Amino acid sequence: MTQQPEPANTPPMAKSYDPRATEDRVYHFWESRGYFKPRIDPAKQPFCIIMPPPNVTGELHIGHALTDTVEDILVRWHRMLGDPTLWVPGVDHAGIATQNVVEKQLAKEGLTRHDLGRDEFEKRVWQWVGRYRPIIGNQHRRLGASADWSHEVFTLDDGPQAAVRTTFKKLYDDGLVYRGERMINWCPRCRTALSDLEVEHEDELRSLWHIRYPIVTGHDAEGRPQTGDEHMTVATTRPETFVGDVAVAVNPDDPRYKDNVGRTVLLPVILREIPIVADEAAEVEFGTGTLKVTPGHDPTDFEIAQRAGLPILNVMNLDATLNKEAGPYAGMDRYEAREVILRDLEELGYLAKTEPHEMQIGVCTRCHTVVEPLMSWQWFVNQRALAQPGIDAVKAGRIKFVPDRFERVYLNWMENIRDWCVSRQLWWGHRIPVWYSADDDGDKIIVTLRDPAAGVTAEPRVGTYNELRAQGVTHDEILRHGTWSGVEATPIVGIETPERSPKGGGHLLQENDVLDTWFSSGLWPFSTLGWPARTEELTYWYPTSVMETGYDIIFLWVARMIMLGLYNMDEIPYSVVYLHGTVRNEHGQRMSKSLGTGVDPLEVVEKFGADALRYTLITSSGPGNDMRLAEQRVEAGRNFANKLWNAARFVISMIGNGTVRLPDAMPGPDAPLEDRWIMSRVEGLARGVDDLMRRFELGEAARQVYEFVWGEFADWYIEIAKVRVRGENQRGPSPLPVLAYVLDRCLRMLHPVMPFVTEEIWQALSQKIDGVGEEALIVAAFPRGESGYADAAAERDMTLLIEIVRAIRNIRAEKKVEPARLIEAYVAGGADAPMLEAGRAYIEILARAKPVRIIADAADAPRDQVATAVLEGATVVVPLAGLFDVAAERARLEKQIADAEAEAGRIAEKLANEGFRAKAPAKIIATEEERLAATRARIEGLRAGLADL
RNA sequence: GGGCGAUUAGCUCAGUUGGUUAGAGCGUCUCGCUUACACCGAGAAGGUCGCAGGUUCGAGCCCUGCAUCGCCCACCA
Repeated sequence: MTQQPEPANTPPMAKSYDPRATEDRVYHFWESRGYFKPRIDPAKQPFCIIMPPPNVTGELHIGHALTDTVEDILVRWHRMLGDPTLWVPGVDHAGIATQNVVEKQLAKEGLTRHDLGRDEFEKRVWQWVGRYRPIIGNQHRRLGASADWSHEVFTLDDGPQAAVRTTFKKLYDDGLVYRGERMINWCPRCRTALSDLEVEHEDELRSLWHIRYPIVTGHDAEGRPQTGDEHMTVATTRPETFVGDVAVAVNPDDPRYKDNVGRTVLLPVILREIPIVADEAAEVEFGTGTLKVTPGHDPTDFEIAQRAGLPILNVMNLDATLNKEAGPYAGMDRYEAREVILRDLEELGYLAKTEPHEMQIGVCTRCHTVVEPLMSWQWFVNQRALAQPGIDAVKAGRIKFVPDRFERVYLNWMENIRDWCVSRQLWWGHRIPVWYSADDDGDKIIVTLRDPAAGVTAEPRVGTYNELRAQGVTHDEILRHGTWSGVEATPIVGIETPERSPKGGGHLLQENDVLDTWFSSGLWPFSTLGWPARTEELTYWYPTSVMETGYDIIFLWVARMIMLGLYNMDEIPYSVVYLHGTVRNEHGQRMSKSLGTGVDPLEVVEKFGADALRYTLITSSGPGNDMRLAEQRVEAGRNFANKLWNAARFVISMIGNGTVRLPDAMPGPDAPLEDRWIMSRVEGLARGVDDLMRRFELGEAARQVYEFVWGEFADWYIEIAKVRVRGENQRGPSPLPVLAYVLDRCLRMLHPVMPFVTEEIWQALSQKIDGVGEEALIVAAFPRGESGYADAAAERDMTLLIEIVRAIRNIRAEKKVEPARLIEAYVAGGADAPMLEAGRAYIEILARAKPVRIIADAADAPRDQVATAVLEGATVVVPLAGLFDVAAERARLEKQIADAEAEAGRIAEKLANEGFRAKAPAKIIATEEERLAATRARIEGLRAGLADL
């Protein structure tokens, strides 16, 4: 690199803040100086966040912008607190999701992945990864994420690969991962098994069809079943599965059917005779009270079949067409078969009734195809054993959820957890580290071989490994064009790819399936830090500090990390789980690319700046709550950045070519009121912000700084400082040190939320300040409000001064005094008169009143043609000769009196309440008494004003 | 069928140990180009805090019930 990035936008600063001219430059400044890399100090408590790795499927959406914002705020805050801080960025290969996008891309070329073959297809996906990884990285940077990019990890990097294999082997050796034939969720479009969590439930209005199954009354000589008029009527939402029925079940307590248990019925059309069984699962109330039992395609039915010792019939192919078991319906798609079967049944008189029925159907999260429950050999992870430590850790408070209500959601799921189907029939992902020995188990390995020359539509050859070899197929051809399953074969599980089987055979076939993408995600808190190697890094950073992610993936991800973290590391992965909500668009719709309801975070950044977006995201809702992102709010964030910029521009231009020394102590009692006030306020703010940040109330913290910067510092302190700097009769100290000090504090407190504009300003400001030890705001100390600067009297006095100015302004506006015209005013301040006298010049300038006369007693003020405002602690009298309207003033005062009397009445009532006097804390009672006195004094003052009219 | 969240100004939302007259941004109205900022300044209007009970000296906040909306979990065909 030849040129050093220039951070400072030296004066004169531009008239308005321009994020586009700033952000990239400032980011380069940080990154090139290595501020994102932690400085490890064994003596210090580290802070570490592992970033939830976005999917490589595409570009970042607004949800990622929220993740980045929250995490970057925490990270920058801790870095400024001096904690060694590491934020690990990463990217997720996102198995099924990425495979789908690449397949879609292939489809545009008229290709399927089978046309390419596994190796070629994987190459295509890697090309995709190569394209999107850098884009994603740059998007994080645009948002200001101060992650350690030298540490970026991809889930398919060697480290995480080793972690996956090591974990799988450990689980296998411990008997916690097993292969079994179970009922799983099958997506016929993705052609893979799914976990329960990858199935969404959608409402659908379907029909409940009542089908008559004739009861078998006897058998003829050849053993053929005979039927009469008797029948059992079953109700179903999936008539196409009737071909897979193996029984009819009724509730054992259902008097209607009691006597039929033990008899048989004859399935129409396919004429299979099946028994009537009794099972609790059949609800008397539902439908006809008679349940058709289809154990191959329904989890409940499967259990009934298990209990009754019934066979399990699989009637469907993996593409959701009916198989040969379906007789005349074989080969039809499940929905086509439904139509045909219903028609047949109706024609044959077996369809008794059709009624509308609302139900929930399971669809694939990825493609929204209706999933098919079916029996299949898959790999499962036993969850109960893993879950218990995860439950204990949370119950013991070693892991805390923010907001804590999610703790119950987590526990409820963990306590009812079921085994996790982890194998996926995909090509993109971590291939399961299991091999089968063709030398040892050649008869047990069923191979499906595709002839690449014949095209994908051609029927594949199927046979055992040994059979195909006997037909002259080579091992290499099987490896390249075949898929296989070895449900009877002995698995060889390894971390390293084995060369030979334990018996010495060299013909090994690795399991075709890959692992659920969340398997590797579950290892993320330690696989990113080097595990399974026991690196120094791992020891230092693990357990990490905070896991920040969306509440929608508590089960998919958070729970798995906790379980696998405890399992592998024997320690929790993090002590805090901070969960954010879903970002919706301004109409409350979920953001979705396909629906076109999304908001591109980079477009927002382009238009308003990253700081504006970050401020908006963090203040638009509380922790754990969903938010609607409205452009108007981002605009407000942009305006705030500009406000800050201009306040800084003023301070810096006032300092001019010189420099200032910051005050190193609270101003003494002789210092100007406003100095004592603002110093006290900014320290109070820092204490509040520190407290809020510790409680993860990041949005509230940001909001408070906003209020302070705009409503106190800019509106009042700077305005007064102008008077001091420019006024002719200035005598006291220069306000510049205080201006610089307060601005500096604000920049520090705001930096985690709005890093760009604050750094840009701070670089310019710090040049104007003597003895700044810090080189960049990103590594400057965050205020904790520990200076002890506090001046309650100054805060009270200044509040009064502000109220007086407001009262005069109010009168001016109400009486429509021309803006340019100065008016005279009397301020009766009693004991505060000397203090007000000191502030007289400010009142004059800020209220455009001249002369302002500070008097002790309101009685000394003019009474003719005056507007009166009675405040707590002062009375303002404004002579309005020429503008005066007696009736209007009377109305004004009467309304104020009425309001004040109502209030006094309320307080008096409260104080008269014996219960209140007896039970309320003395402090509260005293406050109320003071209020009552003050309100009564106001009323008196107002009445006096009224009397004078 | 369980569970959770939301319901506060026209709109979008804050309001964390129950305690002054419930706040902000945007929008609205009236003024204003006052040399930091019109991405601004000054002033103002606007809320029975979803409904009904209860606890309490005191409830937007705690309890109970209900309503509407949203979400999560769940094998009733």
